[in-house]
Amino acid sequence: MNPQPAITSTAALISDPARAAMLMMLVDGRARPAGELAYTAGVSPQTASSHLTKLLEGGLLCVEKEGRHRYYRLAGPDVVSLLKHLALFGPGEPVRRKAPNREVEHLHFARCCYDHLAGRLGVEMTKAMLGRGYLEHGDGKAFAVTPDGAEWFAHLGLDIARITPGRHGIARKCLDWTAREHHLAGPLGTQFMAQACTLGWFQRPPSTRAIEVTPKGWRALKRYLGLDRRSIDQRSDAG
Amino acid sequence: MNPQPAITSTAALISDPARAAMLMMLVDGRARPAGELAYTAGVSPQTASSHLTKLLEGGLLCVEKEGRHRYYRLAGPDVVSLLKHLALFGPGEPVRRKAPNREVEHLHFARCCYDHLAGRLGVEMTKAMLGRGYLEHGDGKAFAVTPDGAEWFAHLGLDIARITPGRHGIARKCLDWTAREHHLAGPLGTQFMAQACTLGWFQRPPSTRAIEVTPKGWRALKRYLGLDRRSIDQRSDAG
DNA sequence: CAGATGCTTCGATCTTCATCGAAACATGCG
DNA sequence: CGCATGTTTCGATGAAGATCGAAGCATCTG
Repeated sequence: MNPQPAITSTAALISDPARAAMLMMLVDGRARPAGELAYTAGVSPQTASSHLTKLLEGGLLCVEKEGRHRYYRLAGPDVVSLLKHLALFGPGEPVRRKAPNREVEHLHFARCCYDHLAGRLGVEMTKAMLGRGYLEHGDGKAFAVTPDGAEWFAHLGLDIARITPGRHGIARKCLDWTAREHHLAGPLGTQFMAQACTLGWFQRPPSTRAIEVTPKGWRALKRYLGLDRRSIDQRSDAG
Repeated sequence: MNPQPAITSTAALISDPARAAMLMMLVDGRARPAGELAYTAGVSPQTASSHLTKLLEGGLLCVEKEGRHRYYRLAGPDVVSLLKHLALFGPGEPVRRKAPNREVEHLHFARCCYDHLAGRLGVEMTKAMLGRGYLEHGDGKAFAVTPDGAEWFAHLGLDIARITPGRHGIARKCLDWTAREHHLAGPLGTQFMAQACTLGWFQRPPSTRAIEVTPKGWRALKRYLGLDRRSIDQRSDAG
């Protein structure tokens, strides 16, 4: 009996949630490095490497090396077309493995990046501060703290006049590559993080970089920045 | 994190070789019963039933009951389109499980059906006999043996005048549902089968209904009916 | 040059799923 | 009504593949 044409092998490649996530990340036509694909797919670099090899061998991806980086992209417009065809096909939820590596969701949401707050929460906090006029865009890689901002931080126990500036001032912009937007870093970001822990808003479990927001923390975020869990989740889903 | 849209679940449904085979059988738009789909996919009825349930739940198939028969068809033109899209996508061979139940291939090719020869070989033999004028279509469910045919069978050691007719004469038509065509059955079919074994053309392994054609058998089929393995395989692939 | 970073390979472990024998259910026929 | 046929359900088994810790390789930076 003749074996099926490649429909089973192509379909099998796409059927894994991690591989599908990586493919869909690439639908916009841009190349992305392996580490980023691993991170977004929620798997370890080793797992991602194994999956990327399969996608390469199956003709769905191609790769370009640049130093130690490996940039992957979809192999051609026929792959884009196929993925869109599958995406447009009827409703449904994944029937295969459960979402891998649950800690990654925490890391996406809120994590510690060099002692400041990163992840979606970090980004949304930063946007709220900008929206309320506590921060504004400075030159280059810095935010500027406004007078209102200085007062707001003081209210939380942070005297910005006493913070030693770093190379980019006290409020450095750090590009969060999960949300692909900037969050507050630098000395102010670090001290804000520490103060939030002292105030009991955040907790840092010893074994991970994920940050836990306590109930008290949620109340504070609501009060001081108008942020709550649901609105942050909705913004990320719409994104 | 949002799970992928249905691309993983849809792709997973199509990625299994047995399910893919059943889907591709239905691409022509016709409905087919579960048993036939099982047979063509080379799996047992139980396995087929499990797969068909998944395809139903996944929205790729729909079903109509007619007595004890369950007729399945593709759920809509979007499924046809998707399958064709996948089929047209690049080359490749299945990467998942090895082809199941290798014996089924043998059964498709040549098997014993109530002590006569069925399967593709049975059908091709019957067609060759019709083509050469040894058999012709009789009334109802019977073939008629022509004078030339009588002589031919006699040459092989079968005296048709001494064969006790059954309800449909000595040469009953039996619908072969793998090839969907008739093959020679009835007392003549049975005695031909037995004689072919006696002559060393066919062998019947004890544990299976599959028939082995010996090298001597292939030479005889070539000589007496103009049949060889390659031409039979080509006819079935074109089908 | 040493240490850091990005990525790959190896090997062990665990989860998932396809498989079929046995049994049961529904329908049809003589 | 008994038997045959088509199909489904149940449960056990085995194979395949995804996973990651550990280690290694290649490249970059201070």
